Amino acid sequence: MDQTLQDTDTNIGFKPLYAQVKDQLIRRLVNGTWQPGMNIPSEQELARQLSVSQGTVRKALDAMTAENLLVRRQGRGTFVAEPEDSRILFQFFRLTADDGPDNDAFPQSRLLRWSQESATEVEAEALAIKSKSPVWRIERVRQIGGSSTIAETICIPTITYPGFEDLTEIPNNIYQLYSSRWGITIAKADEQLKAILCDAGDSATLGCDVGEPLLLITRIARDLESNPVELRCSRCLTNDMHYAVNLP
Amino acid sequence: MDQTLQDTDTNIGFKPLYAQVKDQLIRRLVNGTWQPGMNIPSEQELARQLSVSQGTVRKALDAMTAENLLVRRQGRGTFVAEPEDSRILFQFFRLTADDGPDNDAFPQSRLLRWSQESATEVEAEALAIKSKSPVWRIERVRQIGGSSTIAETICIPTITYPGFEDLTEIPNNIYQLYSSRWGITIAKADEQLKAILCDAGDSATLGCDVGEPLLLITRIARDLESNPVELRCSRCLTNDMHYAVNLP
DNA sequence: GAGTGGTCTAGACCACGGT
DNA sequence: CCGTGGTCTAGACCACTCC
Repeated sequence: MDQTLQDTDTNIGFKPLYAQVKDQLIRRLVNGTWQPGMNIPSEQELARQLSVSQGTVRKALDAMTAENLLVRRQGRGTFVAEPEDSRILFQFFRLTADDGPDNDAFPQSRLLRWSQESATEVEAEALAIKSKSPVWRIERVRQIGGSSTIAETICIPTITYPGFEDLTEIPNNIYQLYSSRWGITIAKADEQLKAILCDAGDSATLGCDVGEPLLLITRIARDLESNPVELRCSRCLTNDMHYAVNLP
Repeated sequence: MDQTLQDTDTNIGFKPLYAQVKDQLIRRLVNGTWQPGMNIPSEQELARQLSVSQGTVRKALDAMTAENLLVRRQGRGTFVAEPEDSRILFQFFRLTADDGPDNDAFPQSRLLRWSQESATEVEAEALAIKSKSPVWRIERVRQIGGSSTIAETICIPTITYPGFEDLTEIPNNIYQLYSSRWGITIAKADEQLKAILCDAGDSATLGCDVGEPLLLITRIARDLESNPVELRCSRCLTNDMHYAVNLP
């Protein structure tokens, strides 16, 4: 392991060894050396490979586990996290029924339309691409407990998802598709929430009145290197639902 | 340190040593042995006191630091976290301006009314008290960037805050008041968000039209032992603001 | 029984802050 | 200069899983 950065003098740019180890391991995820579901080498083996102590490897692995990149199972080993429904639901889906939180079912979705268009100013800025770049825009409506609750618009850069036009269907768990088809891992996301009024379009989609209040969720999803790879805009009926946040 | 729980056999109820250490240290916060702002003993000293290794104490301290209960400063020591404006703002206030996030200023508030009343069913359940128990209900309006943005109703059990009636004013940072006056530390909070329409009361308070969309935030704040000690209901104008969430 | 992660210990050196 | 937290190492024992 490169320890030159640890040298005394000029601590500008200093990075602890465990952080360097973590960067190395993330690189293996980024370049596909380690695929989702894989059993990665043991702590001892990684310590040998990188010429650091087991404790330092452990600190890096623990940090990555906390970020939902790895899953550790005592007696079995350490595995690359997969985008299964339950994890994605837990990590990224914060809408819950007011009464019994039936968080076990992934919300069904019905595709309304999808086409290639050119990015608006706002979309381009969010996705860090040039204005008017080609993007896929996908519109769908999601059901929770049998009723249409969310009108969703997903916007992704065409260049990031080559061959997207060949798809015949869009799965409920689109992050699993990103992973299996393009090797893109959604590692984190930033959301911004506002209250808005239902317009004519969403009224038709959701089967509610124009002027009803909707919870607007604007999400920028990022890959392992924090590049924005998806912009999602959800308009949610929150009569029997709420968005749950734990602080901290 | 009591290590009996670690014994082999019957691992029901097993707790790692560092977790037991953490519980011990939290007890010192709860019973006031350690006050906000205090410099707590060094890792070495705590290890001696509790008869565990420094590494085990460190793991407990790191966990408490991650929960914003402690602040560690290299070369100086470890301190009990204080409810200063900047920390409370960062930890519990997620509303931000759409453009420049001017997150340095604590939002000013204007007191509308406060009185002792009896808890509704909903309030009683949220605060884990009996229905119709006496509570203080405080209503105020908060300004951000000079304009009234949030109508806020705070509900706290009378019994938890003895002498509340003697107060002559309510500070902007009410969590600092809870801490200094009653030794109550707000350690975490759960929030539920919905979109609603502005009613006549909030219209007058916020100076907006009836029927405008508002972001409704219902917060249950908890003390060090996870007891609910405040119920807060905020109705926010989100025309130029948004509620920011990072996932994870 | 062999191998894994989970925990605990002991000791070392470093950078930082105050004396 | 000393004491602090921050990092790194080496080795030990445990519980769990699979063979």
